[in-house]
Amino acid sequence: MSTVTMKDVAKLAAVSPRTVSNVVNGYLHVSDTVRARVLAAIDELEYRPNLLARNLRTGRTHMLALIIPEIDVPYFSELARDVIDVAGDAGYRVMIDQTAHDHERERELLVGNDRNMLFDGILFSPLVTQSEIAEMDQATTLPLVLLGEHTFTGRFDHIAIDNERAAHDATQHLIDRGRRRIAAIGDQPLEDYQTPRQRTAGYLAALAKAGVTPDPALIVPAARYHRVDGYEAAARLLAEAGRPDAIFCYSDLLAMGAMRAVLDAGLRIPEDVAVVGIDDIEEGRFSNPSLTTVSIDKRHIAAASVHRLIERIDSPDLPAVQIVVPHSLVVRGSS
Amino acid sequence: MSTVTMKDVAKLAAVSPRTVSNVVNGYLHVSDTVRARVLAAIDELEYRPNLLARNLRTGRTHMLALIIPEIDVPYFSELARDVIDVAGDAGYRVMIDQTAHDHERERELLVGNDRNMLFDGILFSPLVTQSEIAEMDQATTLPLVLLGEHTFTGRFDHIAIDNERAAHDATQHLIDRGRRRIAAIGDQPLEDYQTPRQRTAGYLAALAKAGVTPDPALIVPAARYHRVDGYEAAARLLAEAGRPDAIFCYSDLLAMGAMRAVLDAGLRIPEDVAVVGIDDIEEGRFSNPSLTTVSIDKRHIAAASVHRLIERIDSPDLPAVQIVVPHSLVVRGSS
DNA sequence: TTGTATGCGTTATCAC
DNA sequence: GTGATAACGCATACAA
Repeated sequence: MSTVTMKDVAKLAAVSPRTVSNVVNGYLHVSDTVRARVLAAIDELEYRPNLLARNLRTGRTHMLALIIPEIDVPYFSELARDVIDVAGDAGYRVMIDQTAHDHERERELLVGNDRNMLFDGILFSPLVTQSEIAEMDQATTLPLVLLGEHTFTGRFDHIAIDNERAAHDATQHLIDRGRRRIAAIGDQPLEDYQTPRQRTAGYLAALAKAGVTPDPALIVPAARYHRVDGYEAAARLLAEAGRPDAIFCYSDLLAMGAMRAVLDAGLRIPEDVAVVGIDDIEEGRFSNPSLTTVSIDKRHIAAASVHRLIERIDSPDLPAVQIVVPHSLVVRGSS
Repeated sequence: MSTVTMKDVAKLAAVSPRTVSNVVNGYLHVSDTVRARVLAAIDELEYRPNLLARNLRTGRTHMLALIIPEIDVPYFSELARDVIDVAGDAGYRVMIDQTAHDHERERELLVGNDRNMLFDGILFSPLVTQSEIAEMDQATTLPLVLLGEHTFTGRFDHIAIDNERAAHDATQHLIDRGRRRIAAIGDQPLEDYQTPRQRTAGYLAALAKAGVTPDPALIVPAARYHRVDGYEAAARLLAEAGRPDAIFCYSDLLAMGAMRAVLDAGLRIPEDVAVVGIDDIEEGRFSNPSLTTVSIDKRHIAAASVHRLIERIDSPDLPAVQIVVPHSLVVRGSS
């Protein structure tokens, strides 16, 4: 049991606990001889500060909560990796909470985390609706940065790509490839949720610019963005008359499922049906065929959001900012 | 600021803090009228217990550390998902630390976590060597469960599949398919690391049973188990004379890379080269072709290890156990 | 530059 | 069944 406390170190070094604290926390005004004595005592006793006590005293835990739908969705696991790394470099550790697409649970996590003082701040990748975010605005007082959503409420910082433009670029690429019957998978018309809405807007804008009349039958919603959802949506598209010659998926994972469905239908990618995604997960670099996608710089998102959150922890009254992270089209085998 | 404390609740309910604590913690001997009064006060003030103070007082944080190489490796993100879920159901939260294949960092994490009282226990998926685990045995005093490695030291619980048998089953399947020049990717001959060693043993055992003389040139090491490592290893194999007719990869991720290399070489899967992995990550269910693999029940591993860790937290002197989680071969398109 | 004393918010030990 | 009070280990206001 690490029941060796600061007091023990103080006694062995023949100084007061105050001085030990000064040494541990790297304060300046400690004479070299005393510091050496204290460090020797720390070393001998193998003393480590009890973080629980320190946290209670300072009110800071140097822990962040990362709230995401599911850690096993590649986009989130790749993002989490960078978040943990960047936070670690800044002296913070990261606790992961999964909302599992449950709005109720999402609210509980936010409010619970808020009140129990366990975290200095929250990185939140929401699937809540606009109105819920407004409600959240009232309920939460902890520093919080929103990932992936550009939705305007007063208090929160937002970090995301330009969703509309990303969708536009993906669609434009398919148009440039000569495709005209371009399907879109991932809309969520029933939800008051910004990301899919913006992507559909970008898709429609690109079609309009090219003078292509959108076919509502080609816009297939997806409740979640898993492989199986992409598979089912694409299978449905291919089963109907007026088959698409390209599919734009709102996430790479949807695209992986969609590609599988196209192949299962006996069609060729990209000759018969081209496929494009968004995210640039590593899986798409090795898939067969490799996946054309809109690359999101996750490291950039992680760094910007962690640093912004820490800024806000240190200065809670900073005005909210919107940070737009650049994206770029990566053309691979699927188109 | 949630600066509303137990004292405030006590005052409003006209009871002592002690009674509030009793109510919050669900102790029995509280009269119904008093309990109702306290609950009403809690509700009115929106009181939430300060977990930092509780943690300091009780010495328990109800937080676990999950130490893994990288969260963005699908096997680990799928495992982490289950670990977080299972732990959550048991009232624990999970902090993820990534060792990034750095032995030094791995040691620091273990020792650091150990001394600073922040976690009640550690789930550790090691890449350390046998001798390092022995050393660790001395340095650490926190409840700790080892994932994935079966290596015998006195103090730690181990949860894993039977690696040798899993490798045997995969190889045997390829033999049953009529393959004889079966390559293996993933050995780590320079490391004193059990998992690859056991898998190579299983591979060799299956060959021996079938009367196939192993060709050392077909056993290709891989320092890490990423897609690119599988790609490079397979590319090397295919470039040499005496091309294999099957490749057994020690992880699905290696297999994804290997499949890509086979296809890039203009060969067909499984007609020219069959491929088998281990892990059963979801990616392999949708890949083209879909991947034959040894399925590991990650939910089972997560549940067994979390529950065992909690048992050990509650009763530190329990004897160490070895839990072997069942595996099963899943045959898909790649073989 | 260093020592003394107090309090962070909770739980637990005693009494009543 | 409930109330006063000490203590968890640390950081800091104040004093020296």
